[in-house]
Amino acid sequence: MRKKIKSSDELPLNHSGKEYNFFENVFDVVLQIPKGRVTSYGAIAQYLGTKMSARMVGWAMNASHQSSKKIPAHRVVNRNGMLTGKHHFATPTLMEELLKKEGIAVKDDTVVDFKKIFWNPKESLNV
DNA sequence: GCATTGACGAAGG
DNA sequence: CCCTTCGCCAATG
Repeated sequence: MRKKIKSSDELPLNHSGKEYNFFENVFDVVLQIPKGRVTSYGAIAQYLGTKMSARMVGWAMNASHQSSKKIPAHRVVNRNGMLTGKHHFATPTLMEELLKKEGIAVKDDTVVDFKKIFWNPKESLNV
């Protein structure tokens, strides 16, 4: 079940007064990524129904740093399997190290066998 | 309140 | 096949 995040506490509230289902869902999905698997921003966006809003997923990851929850953002890469978000971690190498620690091979800032270990939220969550 | 910027992605040249 | 443009939506200046 998706625990509702207190917008005023975890995330800033939209000026339009709109609910942050998007961010909530993003966190929820990312938290469910199995260890040793990765997914992409676009896949998450697709699961949320707005495939064109992949950028917002990345933005949510950025917001995940401020969130109390520990979001395994290192398991989220771009569609290419590239660690584009590594620069947003504490250290540029942290993301890669975390992935390697989980058994994910990383070469040249890209997840090896990305397609194999790719985790599709749409399938796993049985939409 | 408008303009610019993103941890993206697909499409067009 | 590489580079550019556009779309998406929220945050920031």
